[in-house]
Amino acid sequence: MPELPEVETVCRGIAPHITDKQIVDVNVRNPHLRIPLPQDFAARITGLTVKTVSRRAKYICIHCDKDTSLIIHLGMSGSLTILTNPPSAHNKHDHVIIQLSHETYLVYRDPRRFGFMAVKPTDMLPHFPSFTRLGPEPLDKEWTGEELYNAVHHKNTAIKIAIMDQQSVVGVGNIYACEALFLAGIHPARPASGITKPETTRLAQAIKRVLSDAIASGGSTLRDYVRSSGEAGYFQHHFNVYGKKGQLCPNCNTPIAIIRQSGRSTFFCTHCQH
DNA sequence: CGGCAAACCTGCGAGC
DNA sequence: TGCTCGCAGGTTTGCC
Repeated sequence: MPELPEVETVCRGIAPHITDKQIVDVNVRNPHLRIPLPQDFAARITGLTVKTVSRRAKYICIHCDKDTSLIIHLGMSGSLTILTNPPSAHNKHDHVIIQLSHETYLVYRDPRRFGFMAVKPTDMLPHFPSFTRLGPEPLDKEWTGEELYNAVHHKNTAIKIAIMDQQSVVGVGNIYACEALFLAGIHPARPASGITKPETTRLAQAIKRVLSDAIASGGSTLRDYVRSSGEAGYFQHHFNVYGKKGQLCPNCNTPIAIIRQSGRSTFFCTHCQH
């Protein structure tokens, strides 16, 4: 999926098209998402008017009137696109079509179906199970290396695993964890407990920088991810290490190494990262 | 509690 | 050309 920059790009992309519009029809073509859509999903949101769109971690929150919010997670392969004509009936991974007023269609596509949608009372959102254990937002000004240090210094796990743990800090997935550790010059397999305060300061700055730069580029497009407009993001062209096994480090020309951590590929430079 | 593997799915590219 | 294998932006669960 989409990590934080892709989710943020989706939110910014859909907001101007759906804000202040009314949901006039909901077509559930396949309710079998990671969390199955309830029978009454369509009935519960039809007729509502969209007020605001926000993001928490990698979750998209579409706040409507009547104290109702639609929560969307894109999993690994999900996308949300805006169409101004009825979508084709043949796209077998277009699982939910939300038709809004003024000929606007919000299409939820997710080939792997690791994502989900849920309807919640807006005032209950903080108690939504997926939200209760989320850590701080890395792009908040208040989030610093000190917060990161406090979140990870007691963990025995590798620093890369620690920063991908959504309880430490939200929004950092496999790509941006690799890229941030490269920018900070930290070896991904170091125990989190051994990372010094100056290093967490560098790492927090690197996380902020890589996430903000990626947002500025419209996110990264590898396989399925597209922006709400259907365009690709282009931050993938700025990767230093992710997906670059065997290619040369932009700093020192050492071939980029790959290791496996908790079942995920980690790319790094053995010379620049200690 | 911590840490890791597996599970949930489909698609695609590499290699034979 | 066509098959099998491995791997893919995430999260949760269950097992030691």
